[in-house]
Amino acid sequence: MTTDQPPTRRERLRAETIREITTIALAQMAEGGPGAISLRGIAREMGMTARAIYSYFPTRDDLVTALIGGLSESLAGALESARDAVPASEPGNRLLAWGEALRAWAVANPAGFRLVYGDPVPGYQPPPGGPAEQAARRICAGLNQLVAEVGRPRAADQVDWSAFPPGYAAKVRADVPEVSPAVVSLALRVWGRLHGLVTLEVFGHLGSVSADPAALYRADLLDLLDSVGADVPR
Amino acid sequence: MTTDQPPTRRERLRAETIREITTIALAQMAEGGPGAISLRGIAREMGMTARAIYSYFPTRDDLVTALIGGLSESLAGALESARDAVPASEPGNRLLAWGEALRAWAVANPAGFRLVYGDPVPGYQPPPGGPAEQAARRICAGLNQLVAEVGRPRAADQVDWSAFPPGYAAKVRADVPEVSPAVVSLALRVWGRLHGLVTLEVFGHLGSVSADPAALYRADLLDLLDSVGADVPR
DNA sequence: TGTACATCAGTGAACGCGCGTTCACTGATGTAC
DNA sequence: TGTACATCAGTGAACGCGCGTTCACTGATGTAC
Repeated sequence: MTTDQPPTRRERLRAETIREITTIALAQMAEGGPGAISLRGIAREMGMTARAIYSYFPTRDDLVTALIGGLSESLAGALESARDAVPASEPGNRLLAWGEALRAWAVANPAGFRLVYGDPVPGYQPPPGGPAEQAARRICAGLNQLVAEVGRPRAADQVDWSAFPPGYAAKVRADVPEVSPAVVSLALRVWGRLHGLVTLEVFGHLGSVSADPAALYRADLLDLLDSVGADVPR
Repeated sequence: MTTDQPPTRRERLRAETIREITTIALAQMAEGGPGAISLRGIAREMGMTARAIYSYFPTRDDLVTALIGGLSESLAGALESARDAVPASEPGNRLLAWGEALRAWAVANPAGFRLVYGDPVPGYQPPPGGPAEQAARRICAGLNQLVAEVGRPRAADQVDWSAFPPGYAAKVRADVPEVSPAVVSLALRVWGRLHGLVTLEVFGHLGSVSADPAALYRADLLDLLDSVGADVPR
């Protein structure tokens, strides 16, 4: 247990090394897929022995866990602060900002996006209840809240709570009081819609068909807001 | 070069072996990610020597190429025949069928969907002009055609041809005569929308938040058709 | 119908490689008195 | 201020593994005359 003392030199160096390890791991996976994350490769790039990594992460899976956790928190934070930069009186613009922030983060961290939302790392099983799961919950709650404020659910969303796994329904109702099942359904559809073009872009399928993926995505966001009944004064 | 003769016994056996190899490769990647495709593993499962595979695929990359090509063609075929099962007089329903077919294929071939649209195989570079590229073009053309028939582009789609890379614009105009840039823009957005929930589902992110992803997806399709101005008599 | 030859699927051992992980250690950095 | 000790980052060699790929081969299946 560390105390509240300011960090010692050693602690700062240690934190710096951890940061370096995770940065290199992300770069590795950026250019070789999730399977390319390798302790030996990281050590090589840092000019260290492979053995040295084990003072920081007891095993490769722990490194991946830390990676995914940190990325998930980074994404959740980016979405929340983009939303909070828009006054609460403009829920349409808040959702718009949320959507734009998702793409911005994904384009800035394509490897991270793949790691969090794409192919799982081979042979890796995420620990339940970790920071990744908590961040996912924050993102879910944020989106449900936004949709609750902005959206009129459509006819297609007239479902009841049995449309969701009981555990999820319970969590949502705890995080977003008085939310209706129709809103939760719409929020899931919005979630999918936000991910569609972004995923295609991050996985490299948009480069050859659009000259301006950002504009294309924004067009879809505006269309989404329009179809969901939000007024977008911007 | 093979002639038009009926296949000999040897040829049939050979084709059968190739089929077995690709099937096992898909199963491998279903449970271990794209990096898990391994010649040795395939041989092991077939009760053969690893060396024997080399009579069928000169290298691992050739196997992957064949895999992706076959999958892409399978997907394109599935989409086209689902569309063609609906009379041309009901373009809305044709688009609906196309969308449903995409999800059905993805759910039936999750590993295939990941291989075609997800993380690239580490260290693999696809050959240009192969069957995968041709199938991708068929899918693009089919979607553009459907959207041209069904859709009124929205305000957000008012772009000109400079919104697309010249090569893509040329291909689309060759495949779908008289198509407008607004339709191409809308078609890309529709493409993204079709992929959003499907990708989330295939990568395992929908299982814990929806009890019925099929219904959720269908709701989004109906909403999409509605927002695009299609009448859906179904 | 029988024989000689070509084709071809598959064997089995070996190569060099990079991987995660473990072992017993060394030398520098900090701390207590 | 100096000394003795604890902490801790990192070394270097080794392990067993699975991988793609290459080598020289064997034995069965088909084909030509």
